[in-house]
Amino acid sequence: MKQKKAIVNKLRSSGLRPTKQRVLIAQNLFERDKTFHFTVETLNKEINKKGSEKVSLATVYNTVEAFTKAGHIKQILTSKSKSYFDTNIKSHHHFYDEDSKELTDINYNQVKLSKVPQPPKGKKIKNLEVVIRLQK
Amino acid sequence: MKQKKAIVNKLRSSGLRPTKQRVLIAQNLFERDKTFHFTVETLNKEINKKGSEKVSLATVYNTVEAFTKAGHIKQILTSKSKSYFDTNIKSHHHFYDEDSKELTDINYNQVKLSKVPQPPKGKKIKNLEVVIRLQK
DNA sequence: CTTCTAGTTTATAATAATTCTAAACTATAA
DNA sequence: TTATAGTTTAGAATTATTATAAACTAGAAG
Ligand SMILES: [Mn+2]
Ligand SMILES: [Mn+2]
Ligand SMILES: [Zn+2]
Ligand SMILES: [Zn+2]
Repeated sequence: MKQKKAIVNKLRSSGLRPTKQRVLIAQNLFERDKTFHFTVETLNKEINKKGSEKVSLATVYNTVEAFTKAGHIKQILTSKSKSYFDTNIKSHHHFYDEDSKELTDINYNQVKLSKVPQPPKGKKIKNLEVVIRLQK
Repeated sequence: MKQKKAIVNKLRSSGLRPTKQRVLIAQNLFERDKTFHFTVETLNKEINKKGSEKVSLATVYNTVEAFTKAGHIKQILTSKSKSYFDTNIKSHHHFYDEDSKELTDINYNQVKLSKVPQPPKGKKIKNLEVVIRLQK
């Protein structure tokens, strides 16, 4: 609501027209205090809550794809059956709670690696992510 | 072929009847030199290669599920669209080649962590896995 | 401001991976 | 040998996702 200008600029600067639907979704995603880990299904439910103007599921898919390509969100691998996305686009690690199936961010500097294998010849390390699985 | 007895015992000891199909699949999976990272699709192709007796796709799915439940293979997360499985059930790490989309094992002791965050209250660390993404 | 058009949204169809169903088959206990 | 619970199978159903194509709209150009 407040930073609508900023949202519109963010979209424009990545070549995305600030349509009603994209602005609505961007506000939901980026005007949060905490990192949001979500699937298209959960995002769609939030966006289409009672009272709000309806946005089609296809548009939610399209927008998530567009935001991912633009680097505003990133895809993460946690579930075998659904794609998950993350509003935290910095390199970081995760706790994955096996009971609740929920992800929590771990700051990059909260993990230190003192030994890492050499990448195979001709290949470079693009990034390194740690997933810590939790149980009760 | 050679260790058919061992395969049969492995199945029996986990409460699985050693049917023709399960033994065939188990031989393909467990009589290998190297770790095998696979999808149901690739496994099904191998199992149903020319000449061999046909096993239905449903059975390949059923068997992979049964072997996973029994702990003979484990599921891993690399692809957003397909389930991947691993014949290496020990805790270990992976290189993931973004170009070829191929996984390679990294021995557990090839990676050393000198700093790991505390798990949240009431939760224990079940395991910790590192994925190193590679690029050219 | 009006017009024009490429970009976007949308309902719906199509696809792909996986799971379900129920009938036929089989390993094995008795 | 028989009985039965477990297993296999073809095909249908389901679920997530992508494709299609017609209607709509942001915003550039006049
Ligand atoms: Mn979710
Ligand atoms: Mn594969
Ligand atoms: Zn995150
Ligand atoms: Zn592996």
